[in-house]
Amino acid sequence: MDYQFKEIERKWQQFWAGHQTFKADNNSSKPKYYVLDMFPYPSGAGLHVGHPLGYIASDIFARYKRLKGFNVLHPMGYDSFGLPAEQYAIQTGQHPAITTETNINTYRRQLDQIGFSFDWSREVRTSSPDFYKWTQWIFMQLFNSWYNKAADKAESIEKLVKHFETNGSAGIDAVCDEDILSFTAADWKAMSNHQQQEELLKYRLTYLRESTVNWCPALGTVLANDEVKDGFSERGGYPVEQKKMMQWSMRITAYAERLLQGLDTIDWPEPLKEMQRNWIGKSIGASVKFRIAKGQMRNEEDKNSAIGIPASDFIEVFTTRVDTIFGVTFMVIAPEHELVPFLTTPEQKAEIDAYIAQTKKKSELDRMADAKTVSGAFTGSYVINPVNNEKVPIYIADYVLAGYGTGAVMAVPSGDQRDYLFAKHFDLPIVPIIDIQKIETEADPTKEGRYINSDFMNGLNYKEGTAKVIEFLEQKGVGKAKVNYRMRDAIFGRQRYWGEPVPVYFKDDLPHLIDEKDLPLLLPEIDKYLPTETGEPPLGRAHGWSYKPHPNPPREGGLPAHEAGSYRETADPVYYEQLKDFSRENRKQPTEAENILWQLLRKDQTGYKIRRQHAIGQFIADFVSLQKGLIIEIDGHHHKLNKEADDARTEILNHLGFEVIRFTNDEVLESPQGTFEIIKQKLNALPERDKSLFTGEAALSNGKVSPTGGDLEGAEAGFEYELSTMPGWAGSSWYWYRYMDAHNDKEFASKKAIEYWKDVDLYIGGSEHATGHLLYSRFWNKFLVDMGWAFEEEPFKKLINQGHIQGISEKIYRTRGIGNMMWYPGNSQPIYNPTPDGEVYIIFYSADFARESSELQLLNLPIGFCENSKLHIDKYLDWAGLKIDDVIFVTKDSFLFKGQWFEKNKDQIDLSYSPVTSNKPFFTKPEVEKMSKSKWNVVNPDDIIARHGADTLRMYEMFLGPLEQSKPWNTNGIEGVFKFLRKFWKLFHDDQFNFRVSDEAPSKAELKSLHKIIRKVEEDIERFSFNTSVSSFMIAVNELTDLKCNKRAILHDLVIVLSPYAPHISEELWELLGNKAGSLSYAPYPKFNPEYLVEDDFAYPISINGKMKLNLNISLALEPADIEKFVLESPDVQKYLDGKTPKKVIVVKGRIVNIVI
RNA sequence: GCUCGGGUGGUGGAACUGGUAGACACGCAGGACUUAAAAUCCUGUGAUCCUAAAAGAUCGUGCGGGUUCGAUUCCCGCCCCGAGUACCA
Repeated sequence: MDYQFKEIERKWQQFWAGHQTFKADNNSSKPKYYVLDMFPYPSGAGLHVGHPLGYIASDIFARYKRLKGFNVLHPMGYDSFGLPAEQYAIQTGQHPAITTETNINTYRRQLDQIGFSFDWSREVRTSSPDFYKWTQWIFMQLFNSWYNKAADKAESIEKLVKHFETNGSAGIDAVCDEDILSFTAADWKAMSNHQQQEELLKYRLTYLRESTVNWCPALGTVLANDEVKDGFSERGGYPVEQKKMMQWSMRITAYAERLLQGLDTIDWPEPLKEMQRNWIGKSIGASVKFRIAKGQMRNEEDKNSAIGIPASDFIEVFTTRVDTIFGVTFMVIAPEHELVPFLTTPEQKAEIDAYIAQTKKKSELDRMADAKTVSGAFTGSYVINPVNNEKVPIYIADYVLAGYGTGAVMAVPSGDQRDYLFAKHFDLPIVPIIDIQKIETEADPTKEGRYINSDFMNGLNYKEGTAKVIEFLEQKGVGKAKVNYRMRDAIFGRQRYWGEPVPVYFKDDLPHLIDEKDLPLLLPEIDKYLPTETGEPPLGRAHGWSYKPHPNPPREGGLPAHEAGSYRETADPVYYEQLKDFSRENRKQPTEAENILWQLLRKDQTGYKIRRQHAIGQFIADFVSLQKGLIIEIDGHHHKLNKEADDARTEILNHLGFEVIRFTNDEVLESPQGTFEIIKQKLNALPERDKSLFTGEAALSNGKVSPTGGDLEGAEAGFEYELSTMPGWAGSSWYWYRYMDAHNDKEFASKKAIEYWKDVDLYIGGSEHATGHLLYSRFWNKFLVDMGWAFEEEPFKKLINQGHIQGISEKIYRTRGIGNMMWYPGNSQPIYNPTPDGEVYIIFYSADFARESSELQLLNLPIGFCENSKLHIDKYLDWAGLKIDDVIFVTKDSFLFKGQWFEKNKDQIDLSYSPVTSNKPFFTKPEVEKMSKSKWNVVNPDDIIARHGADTLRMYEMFLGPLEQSKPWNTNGIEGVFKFLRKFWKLFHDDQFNFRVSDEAPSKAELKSLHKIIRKVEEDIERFSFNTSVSSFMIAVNELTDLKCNKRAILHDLVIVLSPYAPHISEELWELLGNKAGSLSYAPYPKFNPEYLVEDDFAYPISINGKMKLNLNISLALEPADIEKFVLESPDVQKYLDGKTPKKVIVVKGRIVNIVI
């Protein structure tokens, strides 16, 4: 048989799953190797060809490491909390858990068919309670910790309390809020518990603080920074406002220095490290206090006014050029600076107020656009320069940012360009302070030269001067050397539903952690995924969402009380309807086991009415008897690997008053009758249920499942839970530890497991996580290390950024006038002559394989699509200077019209028209951009696999180019890879496709080919150059085909070498070669023997004056002098010499001969 | 503006620390096998010039210089593309 990839791939994928071939062992004498992929968010669009790029690379690496004798941990999971599912829920009412589950199933199916060697027994989902239990737990540990600067690590808050009790606040050097109190031990003891807790909150690593959030009134939610583009929501394009809220924050700034230093110890791409360095933004300089000139502050008369008393009588600035302090001629503070009201004199009040009003109006966008125009206002007050006691005026200006440093700068116009422009604008003096400064037209920030006009610094150089002035300021007590970081503490909360609940409740306005044994704090069911009418987060809708600190003792075996309410209680009506739709669909497609069992359970053969695929609470039960309250679940293979999740589900169903029995698919298939008997017995044994429970009449407000596991009296305790949920990065900040010990219900991962696996040896993922996930993960990791639960200061030793596979969007433009717009293939710019009433239509279509499926998708456009696209289109309107009145969707061969324009014009449209070949007035412009569902340029791997198989997809994705490089997707070369695999298959078969290998001893040439590839693949994999290995495989197979080699000795090793890249075909041939099925994954990688590559002679390239002219075969044994002699005597070379004597001859042994004439 | 990448045939891309530029594929052209098509196989394929042909010559890795026997690779200046970031004191 010819190469039958479909059967082969199915066969081996089943084999690997069935035999758990890639299950990693936590106890192994082999050296460990941890290969990790950034786990995906399971979006509704499924995988596109860009996703697997990194997974394929890591899989090749993992498989290669197994061959090299490592115990490899190569897991996969889902970052399954997130916004899209929630947004979808808001629109459709479908529970995010359902969307997520559906999407995960799609992902899993798609991943499975690519043949990854993941250890699925360790799968994690951040949205599953047994995972987020530990996310919540780590949050609690952070809450219970503070950062001791003296020890340079996080420590338990109890230790801090002890210190306060014995020494008060003296001697504590902590990373904390600025407004901490100074107190003695006696003061501390005198404080109320409430006061003490308030004080401690200023030290905790997670703490509450008032922060600004992006509030989108139209969507009714808070948005993350990356969901806001230019002041509008990315989704929908609605305006976003800044709103102040109490928010949970993480004191990541405590780790700024360690996060920065750690970068030097890890093998990450330089650009990525650079991004983190910039984000942390360390600058070394000094802080200086400028005393406010007496008599200038309004507070002299306003002391008892409503505004209150200013916090200080000086303004502190941060500067990186404290050496230029003698050049200070004015000071600028941010318009938002807290002292502005006190500094503004009555004469200046109008001007200042006007300026502040103007600033407030400006959006971020305007502010950026105005960057070059100078604006500001004088407060009327002055500060005293501490080095020369000169009085300098204080201005406000929006070029000074309230959020950086102290929100105030000392202006040195001679050295800083912005200060220079400001001084020119307001006619302020510019004083040169360095002898070589040239400041006629612009500021000169030089550090060279000697100081002038600088009193005690005159004549010194930069280094001396800086030291001297800091010494002077420190002596006077008005300044000191200081390191400033740009990084801010991270906001750790979103006013959203689909995230981890924060395990905190409020009592007397103070946050308290819930009891650790009440974890996980389950996400409650709510009726709508929107904020409450009073503007509280969605969790505010949950009934009974309050905490009783000491819940009921654990249940003893039996069922919980049945009186809890209707089994429909946890579902809101919309969602419940949705579930019912799902179950109807499910009923149409029963699995084999379900079907067999249904034949037995239907028709009242049990004596009870059994329903199948019935919606219960938030789940769909496979079979249920409502009368007896029994649920029968049939678990597929996949479920076995997710026992924890099933247990959680069982528990919830139990709580709703149902008993759950489970059978596996295999059990049912093996013994349907036996299964039936068990069910029947169970039904008979159970008591009759109270019918009123199942009428669904029970009011929805009757109370929901309490997060504490069965106790509905929590509401009475009256302690309200925190209503925000954790941000998207919470779960991903520690998940790699969970893979080490994925089913541990005592710890997030056992110490033993963490000691064994330690850290991630190779991490592959996109660079878009540079300043998010990758920074937060390092932060949490350092915290876990500080607390002694993890052991490696850096979690990801080596990191590779895979490039993005981009999509090609073909955009088609059209005028209403005929013939004045043309498209020329190959022209990078379309030629465009707009008509007076010119209108343009922009169309997206997907290239290649996605075409057919896109067409179908296009016909079922979701509402909101047009709106979404219009945002995208706006850019082109600007470019073309046109207005749009509609959007057309098109594929290569036909148009699909949608929208008003189509409705108006459909009679006149020739639907057979092809824009690509026609010279009608359309033109297209292909554009490379991110592959994304919203751009309709997604190419799906399923199509490729159907046509050419997973092995071809794997090799082709690698063959496309260097892993780290972004590239547009095209399938131009895929035939070449497919042909290669067929050629490889044919090496093992005769012309009739009978398997035929020879046991003859291999020839020298064959061994040479083999050992070349053995070495090449080793080298390439170690440096992540997968594309070049694919080329080398092709060369090797071409060579062996030419040699007609079907020798077992060669092919055996070749199969091993190829197997990481094309595992399915390799496994099949491995088995055909007579090896034990499945043993290939752990076969030893062949040993490279350099002897086979040794050559006797070499075709030396001979260059004349550096230009290659000819090759001469010369023995490699010859030394340079002999080579030179041989070459010069050669008649071919003589011809070039033309009787002249060469000036010089360069001979590099084994490389080249160059003759200079 | 700043920081970091990157510019090599018609295309994707090779070329290890300076040593035969264009590996390997795709595409294209021609041929073989076929009634035909598909599949497969063979040959050619950077540009220009020259030759009946063989052979040969010149130019070629964004542009301009430099170092070197020799530069895609190293150095200086510039242009273009991509990514990140931005009034950061």
